[in-house]
Amino acid sequence: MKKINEIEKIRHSLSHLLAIAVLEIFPNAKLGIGPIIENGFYYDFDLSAVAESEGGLTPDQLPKIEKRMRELVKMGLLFQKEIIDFAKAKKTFKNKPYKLELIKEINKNKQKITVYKTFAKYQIPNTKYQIQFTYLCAGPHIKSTKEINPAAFKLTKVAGAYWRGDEKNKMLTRIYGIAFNSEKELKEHIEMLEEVEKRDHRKLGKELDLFTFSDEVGAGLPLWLPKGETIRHELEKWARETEKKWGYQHIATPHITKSKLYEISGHLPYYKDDLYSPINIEGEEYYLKPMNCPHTHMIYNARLRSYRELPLRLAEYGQVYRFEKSGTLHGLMRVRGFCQNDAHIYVQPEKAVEEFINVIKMHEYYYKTLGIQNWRVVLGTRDRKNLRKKYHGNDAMWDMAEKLSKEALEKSSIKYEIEEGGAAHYGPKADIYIQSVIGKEYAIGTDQLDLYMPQRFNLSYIDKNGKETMPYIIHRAPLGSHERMIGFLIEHYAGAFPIWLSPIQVRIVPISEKFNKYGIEILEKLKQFDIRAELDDNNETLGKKIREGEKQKTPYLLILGGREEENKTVGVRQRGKGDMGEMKMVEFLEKIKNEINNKDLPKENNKKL
RNA sequence: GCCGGAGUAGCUCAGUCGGUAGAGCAGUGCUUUCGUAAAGCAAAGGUCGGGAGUUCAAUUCUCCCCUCCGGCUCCA
Repeated sequence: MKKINEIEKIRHSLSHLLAIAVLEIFPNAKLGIGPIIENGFYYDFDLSAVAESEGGLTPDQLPKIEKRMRELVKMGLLFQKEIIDFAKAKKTFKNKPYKLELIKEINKNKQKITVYKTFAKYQIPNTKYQIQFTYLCAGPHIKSTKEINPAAFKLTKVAGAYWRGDEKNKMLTRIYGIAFNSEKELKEHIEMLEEVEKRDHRKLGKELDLFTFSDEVGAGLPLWLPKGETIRHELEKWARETEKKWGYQHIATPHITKSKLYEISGHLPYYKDDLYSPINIEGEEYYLKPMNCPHTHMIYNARLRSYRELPLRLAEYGQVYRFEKSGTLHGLMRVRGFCQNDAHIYVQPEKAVEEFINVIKMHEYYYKTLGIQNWRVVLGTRDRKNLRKKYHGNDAMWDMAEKLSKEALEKSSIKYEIEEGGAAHYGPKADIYIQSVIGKEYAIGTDQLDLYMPQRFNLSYIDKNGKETMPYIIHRAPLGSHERMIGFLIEHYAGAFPIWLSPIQVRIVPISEKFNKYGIEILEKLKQFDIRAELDDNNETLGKKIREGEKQKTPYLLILGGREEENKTVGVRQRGKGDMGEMKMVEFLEKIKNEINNKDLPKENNKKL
């Protein structure tokens, strides 16, 4: 069992004070649970018995509750542990339905029932009351609320949460709080959250004109603006080049398919809820594709395959559509229409491990180039204790798939964790999580070794001995989707992209309109060298133009005035670094071309906060 | 999908306890012609997210819908 440290005890105890404060306002509220979480705590309340006239719980009541909690802290409430038997517990919590449910479960599991009494040692001044509450709680707690720094915690939000995390259960009202040892730490944490907010890809996407959404087009369907499309294009170009070098071939498949394809794959009817409703044409149902695999399998099956072609690596930047629940949509990170960096590798069983290792190596290369230092792999396996109908295929197939996946991960000497029950319905999957410099983590792609779909699609190849054999399939998407990857990179770089990905690489800034002509000359030169440049010929002061250029996070501003025109030079100003002085145009071109070709990472914004 | 909050000019936001709205920035025009993060002036810009209802009158009140935000659940 994980050791509970002091601050966690404090956080946990604060959750109890939160419960006391809420019960004072709403005596009819029923308590759910109140555990600690990263940086803080929460408590769940069922407010359904609270009279309408009391108005329910709204976020604007948080300061009031927080104030009461501080008063409770200062009273020096004590926590006292007690172990009680089932009968007594049932009696104590007879009007507390959620606690009663937990007690029955604890009893069933033959565990000890512990309660904590929170009480004031003395009469509360100016009242005739003495506070005393008894909670069902595993603990541990601090001894007295005197240990809590009243200035180092804060209630942060009100949210709905299902009882025991199951959407079939009733929804309770959850209050979240954060708590630290000192006011300074609390302040730092809040500042960190503000920095996270500044880097939010939705905010930067608007400021930098990268993408937008439209009510008329629909939720979760991003529209890429010219600058965002440039990033997309550059990323894709690089991925395609890389794939070519690594022996991949590219294919293209339609966005729709007859339902027959998903009957074969087994996705219908199990995943129908996640598909856009079918289009009915001439009595035939067509679906928008939610994944590219079945289409690719059709390409594999287009003719007889020989072992000489294998591993056959078919890659596609494939657009897919999934009808994600409305409440789950989030900027570019969770959308309904997106373009996957997909590929399916058809491989001889004996070469599957080697091929899987190559795929992992490709991940390493990609993340290194993008400056993503922290990433991890989680291998989702079948939950052996809970083999419901969720999984296709037989035990032998699963054992083999899991064994080979583990073998490949171990041979790549990559750190990975195993998550039992995390498998796809047709096989184990290695999910890749990447972490940005500010610590936000996203699932970016999955690599899967699939022994099941070859059966369903009746895939085969003729082996060395002229015998028909079934290949294995590796599904892989190291860059995930354009949408999620670019959303991630916006936050990772805080909008200051490496120059090779920057929508505008150079902005030409004449110091007055007199030098616009020289600006055009420089612009033409840059365009000849395939550099994405623009001319700021606005009638504005130099200071204003520089401000604009910096705000747009353009890697280089070229300042042009009389000096430069006369010397045939450019005044170089580098993003985040300021004035670098005059340079000959050839010198600048060489410098920038190098940085682009080397895919240099930005140095100025790549710091952890 | 569920719980809660929100939607006013391109952006950020103010305002109307029911009498059809305002600022800053951006954009446009003019003046200025500038040396490394915000020059000045002027005009313009809105079915107050959409629909229905109540009312003499709705951006404001009620209901439904859409979208966004924070969570929960989900994520082949």
